[in-house]
Amino acid sequence: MRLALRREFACSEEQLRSVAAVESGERGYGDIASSSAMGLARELKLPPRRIASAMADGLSGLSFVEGVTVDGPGFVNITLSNGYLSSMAARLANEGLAGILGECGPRGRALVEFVSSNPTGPLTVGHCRQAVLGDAISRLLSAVGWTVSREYYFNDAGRQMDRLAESLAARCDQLRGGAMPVPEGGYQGAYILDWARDLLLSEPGIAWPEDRERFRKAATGRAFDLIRNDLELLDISFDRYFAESELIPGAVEEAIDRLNRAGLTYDDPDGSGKLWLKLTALGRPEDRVVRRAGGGYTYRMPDIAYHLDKFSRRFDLLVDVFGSDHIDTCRDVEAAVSALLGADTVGRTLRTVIHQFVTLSRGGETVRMSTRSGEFVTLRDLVDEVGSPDVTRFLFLTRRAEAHMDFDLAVARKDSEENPVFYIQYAFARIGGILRAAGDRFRDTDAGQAADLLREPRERVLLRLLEALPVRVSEAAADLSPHRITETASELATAFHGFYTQHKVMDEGNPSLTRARMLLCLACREGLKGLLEVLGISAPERM
RNA sequence: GCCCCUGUAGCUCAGUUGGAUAGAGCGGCGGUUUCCUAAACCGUAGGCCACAUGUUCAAGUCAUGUCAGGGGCACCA
Repeated sequence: MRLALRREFACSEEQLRSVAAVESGERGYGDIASSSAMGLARELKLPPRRIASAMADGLSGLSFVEGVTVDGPGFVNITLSNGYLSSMAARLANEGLAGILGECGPRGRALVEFVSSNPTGPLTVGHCRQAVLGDAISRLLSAVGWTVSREYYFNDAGRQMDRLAESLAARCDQLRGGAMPVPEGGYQGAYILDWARDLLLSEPGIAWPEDRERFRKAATGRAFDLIRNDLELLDISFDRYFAESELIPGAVEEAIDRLNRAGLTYDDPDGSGKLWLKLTALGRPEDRVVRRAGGGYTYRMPDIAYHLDKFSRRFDLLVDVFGSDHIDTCRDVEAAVSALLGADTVGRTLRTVIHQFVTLSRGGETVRMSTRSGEFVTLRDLVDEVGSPDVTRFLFLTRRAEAHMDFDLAVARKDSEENPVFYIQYAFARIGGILRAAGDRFRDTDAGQAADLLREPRERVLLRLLEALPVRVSEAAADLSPHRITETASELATAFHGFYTQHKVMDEGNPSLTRARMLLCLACREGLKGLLEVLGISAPERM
């Protein structure tokens, strides 16, 4: 198509690059369509239909093309040949989705940072969305060839951890009959009482404030036990838990030096000893304090150092998954890091996914949540209430990250009984049923036969969708949008259910048709398996 | 007050980066089972794509403004 354009109209390379075709949907305009002729019409000062015809001519000889038409104001509609579609289905059946995607070759090393919640208590519903999202993004990236590391960054050096330790100490004291109060802004959750009880058993003499460090250690350890357990529930794990304290003071001071040398810091004019970061010089709305008068760092500073550290580890892609409450700080961090390493480098490698919050309600009434006050719904509660990790994952992965989520626990429970997850898994299980019935028979995956035999509309819909799967997955990965995978998986399940209901696969009297349809089933099985794998959802052989 | 995100069917959400007649699930109504799993399938009803203006061959999609909801605006994390 591009060759034809160049020959006929002497298009520039840039114009040629803009030529593209997309899936045309169910409107009867072929399988893929291009609207590029209309775009080029202006630049080339030629009627769009004339350009479109040239594009069509360039396509009509190709083996994967069954037919091309020029319709409407200048659309080029392409119908793919059955031979091509069948051969793609055969490849999918033989190599699996992972096999086909693997052929693009390795893409480099990627680091995905997510959850990064501080170890102060169990994970809540809000973290759950992020955990599932980050995990799915990681799976998606590895599916298309990235070598992915997952990292969990946590702040263990700040005041919050002091408060947590003090809260634990207070509970210990109270258990021994004392009257030490939980500190202002401390943690009220019941789980801390459990920690206190256990701590007193092993260290009965522990005392505040002498044993501050031991309280801290105990609290952090217990909190991470909770967090790891919760993540395990959803089958999520990390390659590294990165502690803020590893950066203090060395890496942080070094980062401050670098910012200093770049002229991006200044001492507080009132002589208090505070150090400010000149973010307004970087296009941000406000300067921020990065080192307090007492010498402690504010949240942004170690975070900048952490990002510098990540860059120094030479990843080709850095993905940050954050909640919308971090939007401002992460823009600040981005600006500071860009100033030090160059906007090009940072723009090329760092990508931030900001997801909106989950508002939780029960029967229409909003449930307010706060880890400090101890009022929250935990990830564990949510999974219990929804019924299964698979359904929980799916619910969070059907929406794009920027969409707000209204999550009614009552509705979620009800929905989970008749759920799109089951719908997809059921398609997979139905194929399992066919394979059990067929045994070892009818399993040769020869595309040549199938091309002539799979001509029913439902079969064609399936073939076309199967052919599109690798592209769909690549696009979802490029967009860091796992919700596209849930969409595609549902669509594939619909196509299969439609086919299954209308056509019988096993037909002892017609072995060649049976073989052709078996090929379709095997391809579909691989497709569903691959998509569910990206989502981290199980694919059951029977239900 | 300033910044970010969002507004699409009764509800929850997609919408292929500006394309042709705006889709799905749930809910409503009506149908389908001697047959590889009915957790399925088929049909039907339901829309001022929040509102206004603009950009152009073409706007749910881009720009500006208005309204509404969520989040942020710590020397907490």
